[in-house]
Amino acid sequence: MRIATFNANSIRLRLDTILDWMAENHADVVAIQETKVDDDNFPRLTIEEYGYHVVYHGQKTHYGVATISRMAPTDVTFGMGDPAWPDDKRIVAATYDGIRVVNTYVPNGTKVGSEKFDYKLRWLERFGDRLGKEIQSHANTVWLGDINIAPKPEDVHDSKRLMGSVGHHPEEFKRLNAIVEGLGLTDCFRKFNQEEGQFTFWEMFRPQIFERNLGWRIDHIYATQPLANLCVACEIDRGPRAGVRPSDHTVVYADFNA
DNA sequence: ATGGTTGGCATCCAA
Repeated sequence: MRIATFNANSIRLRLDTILDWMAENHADVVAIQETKVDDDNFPRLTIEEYGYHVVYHGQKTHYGVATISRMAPTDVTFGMGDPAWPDDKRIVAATYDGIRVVNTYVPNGTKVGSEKFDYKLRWLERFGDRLGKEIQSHANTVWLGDINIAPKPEDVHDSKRLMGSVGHHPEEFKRLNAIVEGLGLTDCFRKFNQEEGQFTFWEMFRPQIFERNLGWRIDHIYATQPLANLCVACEIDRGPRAGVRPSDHTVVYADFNA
């Protein structure tokens, strides 16, 4: 099974990019973040006309997630699964041929020291509990999406300068490690590729930033141990970021012999 | 320390 993740930065603007990529790359499941559309206006019919299934959880203007698939999903769940937690449309989970796929748009954090940064840290702590419960009932689980953290020096273009800023902060590393190590997850991309300069996101507001490869690896695919053993490839496809009027992110995908 | 651009929507917020 081929499973991909892509922060589309508006699914309505990027739907052609997504459907073309899915067809050309024979992807089975594609997790989308930042759909930026409420459920009433989600382009469900267009996706279904292509013969795909889609589950989505969004709101007007900000955030929002969707997972498009060739096979029908089962056991679809939305949000943190905690009535006390604000549902800001960042999580959708479903099972595809026995693989649990948890698609998340982790809060950006905006500015270190801000309320939003604190929320990001608390969100990660709460999500770790939620993901742990998923894994208890699904040994084969993939957690993927826009994680909004570049966890290692080699995951940013200038770790010395960026260390301590949003997306590359020790407090974020601590929260992410607690999930990844606590649940025994494998970063599928790093199973195959240890090189620096392997990025999935390049900011919009600097000229020639993609051409100069001043990026971040913040879109990740994690797998539980039994599933990671079946992971035979994981790659970044820079194609979608190089296109006309692109998202600021590009596609990451992993192949599983499952 | 600040700014730059983009998307959605409303004349600003989030990234």
